[in-house]
Amino acid sequence: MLDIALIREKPDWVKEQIGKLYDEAALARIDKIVELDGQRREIRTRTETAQAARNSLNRSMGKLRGNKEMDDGEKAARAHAAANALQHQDFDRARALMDGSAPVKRDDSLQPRPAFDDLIAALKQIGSKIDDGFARAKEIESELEDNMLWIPNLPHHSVPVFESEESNKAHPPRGKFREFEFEPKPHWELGPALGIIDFERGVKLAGSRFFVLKGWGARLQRALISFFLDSARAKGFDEVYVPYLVYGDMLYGAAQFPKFQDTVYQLEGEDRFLVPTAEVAITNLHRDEILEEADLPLSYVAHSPCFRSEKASAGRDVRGIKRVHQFEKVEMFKFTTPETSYDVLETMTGYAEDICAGLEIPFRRLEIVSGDLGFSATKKYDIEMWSPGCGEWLEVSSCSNTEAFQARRARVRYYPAGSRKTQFVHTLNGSGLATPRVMIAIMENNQRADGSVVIPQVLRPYLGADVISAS
RNA sequence: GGAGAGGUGGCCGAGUGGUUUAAGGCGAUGGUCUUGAAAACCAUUGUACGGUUCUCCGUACCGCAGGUUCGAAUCCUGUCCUCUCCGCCA
Repeated sequence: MLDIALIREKPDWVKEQIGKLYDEAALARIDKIVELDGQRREIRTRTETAQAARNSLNRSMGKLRGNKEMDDGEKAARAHAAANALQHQDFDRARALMDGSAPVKRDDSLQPRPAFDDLIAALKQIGSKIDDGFARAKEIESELEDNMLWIPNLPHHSVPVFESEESNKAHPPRGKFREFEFEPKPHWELGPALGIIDFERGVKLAGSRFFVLKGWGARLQRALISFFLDSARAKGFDEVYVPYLVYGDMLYGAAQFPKFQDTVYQLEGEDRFLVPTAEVAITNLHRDEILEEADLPLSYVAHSPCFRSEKASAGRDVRGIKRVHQFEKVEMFKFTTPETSYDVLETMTGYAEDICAGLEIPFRRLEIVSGDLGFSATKKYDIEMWSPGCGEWLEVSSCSNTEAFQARRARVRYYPAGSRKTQFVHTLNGSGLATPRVMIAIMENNQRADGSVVIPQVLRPYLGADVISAS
């Protein structure tokens, strides 16, 4: 979520930034937001002033009723006089009469009961306008919130402004491209031939875009996960194990909802969802907390399965395990101060690249342009591995700075050193890495003419094998 | 799944309709004292929004959402969560 104050103070600048994202729908909401914000403040100010008067009159009423220094006759006279003052909107006099600070003429014909009934009736009249005001403010606030939730994060000034992913800027590839003395096969041929991927039985169990890994395939995935986790741990990330089912609020907190609601699986009849990434859980780990600057940065790494309905990409990437409903990913995540977050984005992206380099697979970094940033990132890098079998670059990591966009939604704040004024932290996430595509890259890059696959050096201790071949 | 108990500030915990400030304690911070520390004593002590502006003022928040009332932490309804016991279970 953006800071409402920013939209209020610089609406035109915000529109210009959203223009860079080519998000017309969001752009159209800005004027509405400014208008609602103005209405909201006007009503709040007016209603809260009235509420202040009511609160203080009610307190005075209680004070009068419980006053032990006055007898019933004086109380009755004061209640009667205060009710009169209220009829004339003279709140100060009414208060003074009830407090006992203003003199009152005794009238012993007055009974306390009817006098207090009059006073209560007078107080009651003040109330109804206030209730209406708060009800209206609530309506406006909920409409305002609704609009705010659909506004994407704004691009960092260093992000190239282009409309689509075709303009993403590729850095020079790193690693050695292999010269094949035969035609490299795609993984959807290699996997079944080696007996390590079983597409048919995956489909039998759960439908299209599900698969089964068998034998060395299953073990390779497990080896990769361990290697990824250890790599991140070596860089100072704390390993955490998180729930794979979370409340809807967590998905709002991580800025997946409301925009990507239909990409996530929900448990029937429950407010619980299968995580599309461990990022959702980690973002909310410190939800509603106020951290100290000395605690930052907080670095977490978690492995989790990721569940995605992939409705929007029906028909794309249907062959193999490039795009599936369930995959394994190791996610790096950092909570930082605003001053350091862009440096951290660079180093974290570097960590993801180090892992690729360690696996000795050719890879490249992509600098994502404004139009392809997605909803919550201000700046993003993708890492892609080359896959000679399918002949394409496969995204294996995505590293983003979201600044305070998620932190504001999940209410993760900190006290800057020496200050008691809270500030939102910045959050960054980066895959390190996702398994199915890394397995594709390993199989396709390291295949031999006989269909066997050579295992990268760093994985051998984890896997306990140098080569996978058909048994 | 069944039964019961409970959710109050950073933490513990009192508070069954008002008498302007959620008691008290712990912790934290500042100060006094001290060569220094401890102890003792004194003071301060949340978040958000709004109005004013650099200082205050106001409103809201006692799990959450409604309701009753002139007035709700307190009464009513719903809901979520936690704990204990039973059942089931890797």
